Amino acid sequence: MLIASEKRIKVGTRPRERWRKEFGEWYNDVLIKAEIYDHRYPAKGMGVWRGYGKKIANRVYGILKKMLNENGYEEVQFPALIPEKIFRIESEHVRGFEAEVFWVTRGGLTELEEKYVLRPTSETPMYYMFRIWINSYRDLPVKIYQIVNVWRYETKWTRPLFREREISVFFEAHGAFASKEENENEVKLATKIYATFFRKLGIPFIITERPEWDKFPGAEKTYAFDTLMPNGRALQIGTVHNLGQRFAKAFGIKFQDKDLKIKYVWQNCFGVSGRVVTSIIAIHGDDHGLALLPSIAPIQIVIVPIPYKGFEQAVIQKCREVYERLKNAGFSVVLDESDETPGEKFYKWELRGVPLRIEIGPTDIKEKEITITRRDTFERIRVNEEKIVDAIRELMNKVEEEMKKAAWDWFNSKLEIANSKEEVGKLLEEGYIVLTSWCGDEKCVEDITELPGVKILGALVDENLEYIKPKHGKCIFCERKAKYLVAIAKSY
RNA sequence: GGGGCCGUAGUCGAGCCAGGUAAGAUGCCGGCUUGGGGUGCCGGUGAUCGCGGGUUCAAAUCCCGCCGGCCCCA
Repeated sequence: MLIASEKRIKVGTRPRERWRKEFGEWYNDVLIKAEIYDHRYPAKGMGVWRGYGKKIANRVYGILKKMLNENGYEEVQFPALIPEKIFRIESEHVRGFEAEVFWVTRGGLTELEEKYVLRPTSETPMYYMFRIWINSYRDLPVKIYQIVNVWRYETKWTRPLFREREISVFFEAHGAFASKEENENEVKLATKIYATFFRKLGIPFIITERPEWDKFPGAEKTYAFDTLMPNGRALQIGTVHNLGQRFAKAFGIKFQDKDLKIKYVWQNCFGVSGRVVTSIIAIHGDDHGLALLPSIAPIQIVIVPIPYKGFEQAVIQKCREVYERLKNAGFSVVLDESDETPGEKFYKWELRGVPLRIEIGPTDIKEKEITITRRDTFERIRVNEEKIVDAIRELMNKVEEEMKKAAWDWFNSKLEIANSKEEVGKLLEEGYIVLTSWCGDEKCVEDITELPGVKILGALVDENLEYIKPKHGKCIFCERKAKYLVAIAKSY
């Protein structure tokens, strides 16, 4: 309880006007000004990851990689070009992607006889190789993943990291298993991995089974994670697909089992994209810019000297001393000795989301204290100089937990149950994710999907992929028996 | 698929309709000042006006084509 002994200076209120009302512009601004991702590259739907953004992305994906490795997955890397004949093997998959792939049709000045698609996702090249690798039950399971670029020829609007033509940090995991049960267990495992991953990032979510008409092309079932943006639009941030044996049969991925029979494998795959980074920015941010969790912030603490005339030397010396102590304690610290004014520095580092700021001026030196300001709440705390390392460590944990809780509280306040069709429309308009009872018939929700931007996310499920029971026995649209608690939202 | 808008200095942006020496802000460089929430002042730097063609004595401005970006509707 080190914090409790210090006197609290001020609890700031968190400005979130622009964040909420002009989310699109706010978001583009933050990406560029915080040097995360620059979409001004002169090609539609393609942008540049800058140093700070790449550091954040690396930390985020590092967490995911670690979890995958611990669960028996291996990182691999496949070619970006897929020969046309491989791409065309599974018909439903082709139909789903054909209209949105880039083609490589020429080599130098020569028209290619065998054309290539730039991978929009890697089922087809991977499963072609699975056929070669898998012959015996001893070769199973296969569990691999890669983090690569994929390309999709988006014809409508693109938006940095939301919807790109070049999706530059696309994570995809793929597995092949000997039995249906084993595969289904893996789908559940993938769901749990994602749930844990998003929790660690403080990204709140719901899980739904996507309706028939919105499944991944070639999948038996698609489960999706959706979060919510400040403007009330849902954002799909991760998907898990049960592929059954459809690809196995198309690609001929067979093995001889212990019982001597030749069988097709069972498969699943799951993926996330740069939208994870989008979510972190959007969900934790405010009008001052980013606010990063201490666990993923490339810089955890910034020290800003307040050099009054005549005290410059004393102040800078104290700053350097504190810097060394924190650095040696294992924190990622920056001492900002640039000749900008303190005010400028405050804004600059808040924009970049540094979780804690230390100010050291003549007053602090005189009283042997330092001033710490939290990025997430703007709360100011004064701490005895001697206790600084422990105090920071404790405060850092507190910030981490409170930021996650604040994000979930906000998200939960945006989930609302509707009891009638009229209420569904009204709540959607107000930016809620609407939950209601549904029989599962597409016809019942046709009117609703006509509304601008509205999407039926799907039937709500828990982390074991069990349906969450609807509150009412009857479908609110047709009065027949309700099977699902359906989630509906304005969506990206 | 249908309709509309925009492209001017590193960045933002006025000028375009009514053709005639390309505003302003910010950034950057130098100096002083200031410093616990974007300090102020002085001086300086920076643009073949997206590309190509046409009309004209004269084009950022009018016309045509191309490239790039954005928005709205289905």
